Amino acid sequence: MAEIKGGRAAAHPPRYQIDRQSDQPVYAQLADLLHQQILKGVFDPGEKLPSEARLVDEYGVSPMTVRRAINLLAAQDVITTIRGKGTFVKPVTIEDAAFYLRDLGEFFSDSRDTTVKVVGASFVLADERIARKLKIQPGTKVISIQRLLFVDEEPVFYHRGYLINDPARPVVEAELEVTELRGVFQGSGNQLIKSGEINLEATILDDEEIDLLQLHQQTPGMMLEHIFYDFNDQPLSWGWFVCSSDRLRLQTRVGLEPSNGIRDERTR
Amino acid sequence: MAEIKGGRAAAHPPRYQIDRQSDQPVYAQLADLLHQQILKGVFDPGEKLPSEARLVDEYGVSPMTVRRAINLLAAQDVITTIRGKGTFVKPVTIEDAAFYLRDLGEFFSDSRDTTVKVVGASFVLADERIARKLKIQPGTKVISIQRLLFVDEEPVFYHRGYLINDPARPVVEAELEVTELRGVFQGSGNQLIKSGEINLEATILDDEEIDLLQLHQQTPGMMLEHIFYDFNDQPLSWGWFVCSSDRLRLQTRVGLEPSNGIRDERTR
DNA sequence: TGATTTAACTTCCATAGGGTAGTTTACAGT
DNA sequence: ACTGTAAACTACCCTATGGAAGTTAAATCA
Repeated sequence: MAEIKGGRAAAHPPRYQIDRQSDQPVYAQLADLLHQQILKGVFDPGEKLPSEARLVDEYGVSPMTVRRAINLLAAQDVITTIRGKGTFVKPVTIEDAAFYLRDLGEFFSDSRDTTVKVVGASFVLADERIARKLKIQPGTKVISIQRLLFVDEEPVFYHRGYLINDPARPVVEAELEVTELRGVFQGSGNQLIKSGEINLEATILDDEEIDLLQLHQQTPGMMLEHIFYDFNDQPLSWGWFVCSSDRLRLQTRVGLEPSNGIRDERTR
Repeated sequence: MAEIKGGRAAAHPPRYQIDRQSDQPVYAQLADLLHQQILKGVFDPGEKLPSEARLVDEYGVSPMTVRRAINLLAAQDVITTIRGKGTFVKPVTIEDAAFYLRDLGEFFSDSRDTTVKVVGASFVLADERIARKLKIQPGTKVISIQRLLFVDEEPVFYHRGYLINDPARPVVEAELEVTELRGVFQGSGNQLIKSGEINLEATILDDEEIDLLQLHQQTPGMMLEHIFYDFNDQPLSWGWFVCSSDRLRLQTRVGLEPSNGIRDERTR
């Protein structure tokens, strides 16, 4: 519990306090305090929190600051607010779970040695499937690239991609020069991407993939498909990563962990 | 101040304007306008946005309002701010992708007919694996439940769960009474859950699972494992859903779609 | 008693103005 | 030509106040 420091006992029960000297902003502190109380069971799930007005004089901060703390917690799915009624602790549900691709941090950490090996690059004529994905005419010439991505000398991902062949934009060269994992995940190298669609599903690895990734038959595999669009909403590239399921285990939490320390909205 | 309305044409080029009469809050409108301009390429990825002060008199709103709009966009990973330097359009990267379990909306929609069938429920003695997951002594009596979840008469999920047997909390009965899919996903029925860990991976379905789910051999399968904790951080339950990969296709977008309409932070 | 209005409570929104602390640029002095 | 300093610009914070619009409960009227 919050330290009742100095020997001075508060008139009120051991109250959570804002530290005005802290370098942490007040709204974050307040959000943190509320969150702690929720985790401690002071406010049970489904229960109503003190009104904003109450919080204002309870913690001695301005309404806007309370507002912001509330917003923060709401954005983190810790509480829900209903206009005119109050704000309530949100019960934990598995539906709130979100898997962040970013959490595959081990592949992007600097401590790992990641390399990229191009195992194939050629022009091909788009078959029906490629044409549909890239929204072009079948038979159009596109670039096909296959790559193997290594982490610590071990083959982890097999990537297969098809790129629109636009002479005006020399994406090919740029793409072929990508030598680190991060770069491949970044999309087509640079910044002309407006949006992307990403798709994750389980798959049965074919013989070629098993061979390249040095796996055994019957290994469950994951496939991460992606299409990137330019600023005219035209597809730029289509491709997918394939790997053993061991290498792409998505894990997450709901209902937030014991001591997390709340950050700002933009600090993911 | 900003009331140039009526038929009066602005001196500036067809400027993006705040509609004071709109029921949408100003900060949301502003965020929306900025977002639109980013999507339109007015501000390219990596480029610097006008400073907050500029936005203030450009749109005729107060600093706090600009601030909030900026925060909103930052929370949505559309822009990044660097203190003292400026705010910049964030380039799209696949790392930002997040898969929301909630997006499996089809299973929770009311239009679907979802039913739950208990195919087994018994007391079992915890083996080493169960004991480790639930943090109990091996040999402790736990509740084992197996369920089949149907959507529109078709078996879609097979769920297997182990629950701590606490006579004080009659979770069993509650759990057995759960008859709709939503309930199963909600965790152990009610609200004493503090947090949960969730794990998603590909798996090879065993014969029993294939049989129950009426699938074929060699179907790629997905497994969604979950552990829920009470407010003492003690495990309450451990279990997992298994299904065909077709049924659990996680898809998402990065860099936001053409016309989205920005909402508040708490409107996921 | 029953319906309607009122008042009190709630979350929300926006403002104007006061500061703090980073970053960059220009300008003085050596 | 370099260095140090000041000024200007940046994101960022907090406050105090006024108001809008939902919800609920009490008070009023028929």
